[in-house]
Amino acid sequence: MTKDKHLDKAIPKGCPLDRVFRLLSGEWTTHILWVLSQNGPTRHGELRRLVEGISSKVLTDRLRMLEANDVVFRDYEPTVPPKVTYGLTAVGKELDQALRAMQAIAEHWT
Amino acid sequence: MTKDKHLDKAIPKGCPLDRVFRLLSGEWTTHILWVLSQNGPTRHGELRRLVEGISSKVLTDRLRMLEANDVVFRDYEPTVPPKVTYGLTAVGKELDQALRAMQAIAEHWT
DNA sequence: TAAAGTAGGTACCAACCGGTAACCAGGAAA
DNA sequence: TTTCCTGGTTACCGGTTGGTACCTACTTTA
Repeated sequence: MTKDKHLDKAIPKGCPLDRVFRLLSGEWTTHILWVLSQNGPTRHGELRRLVEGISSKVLTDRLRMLEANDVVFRDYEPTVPPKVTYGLTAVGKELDQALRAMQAIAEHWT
Repeated sequence: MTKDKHLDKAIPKGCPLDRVFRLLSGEWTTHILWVLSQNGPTRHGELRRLVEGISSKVLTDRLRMLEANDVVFRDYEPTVPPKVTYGLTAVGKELDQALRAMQAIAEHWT
């Protein structure tokens, strides 16, 4: 039963990995990050076009969540019409790297 | 619009990363993998005890999914009562490594 | 004899989640 | 004048998801 001690330390209630996973695991989320990393800072409308099939509502939800967790930044210019640009933060780029590693595994998998 | 060409190649409809994420993103899934990697091959009953709070039904669902995708193996011994042991496959261990990398990022995050 | 442990299966139910459609402001174009 | 564009918000609706409870069939333990 020494194992349990390890586990107690290793998986506290609010496991950080769990946080990240809950953040990323909503539909479209990784797709959005991918596009942002390929495309650089992108406006809402262009994102909606690049992430084919996503609805405005869900796109906004995802971006808000990612922004709240410091994965993307949001740049709002109060022009008319307003211009809002989203891009990866430093953390976002780190995460993107980790996701690419996972994708590499996924690809040589079958 | 040269960007779109890149994206077309980079994100095919069935993006492998998406597959992995849908597989892992159910509740409890990463927790199960974590316990399996800490504990080595483990029986159903012990898993249910180690993954505190999970129901038998969900545990079985997750293990079936992970088995179907070659992330865990299932060893069934038709004794009475039967003895069923689950453990990480080679792919499962690779995935576990990738998850640890993500956790490292999550930890120094804030 | 009754309870508990083995590894699940099944039915039901509430909560959540994503999609659709309508709507907002203000300005530009037809 | 009506439509479209910007970047959203809101109400509603249906499918999926996870949780609870109860069942199997056999053995061991109290």
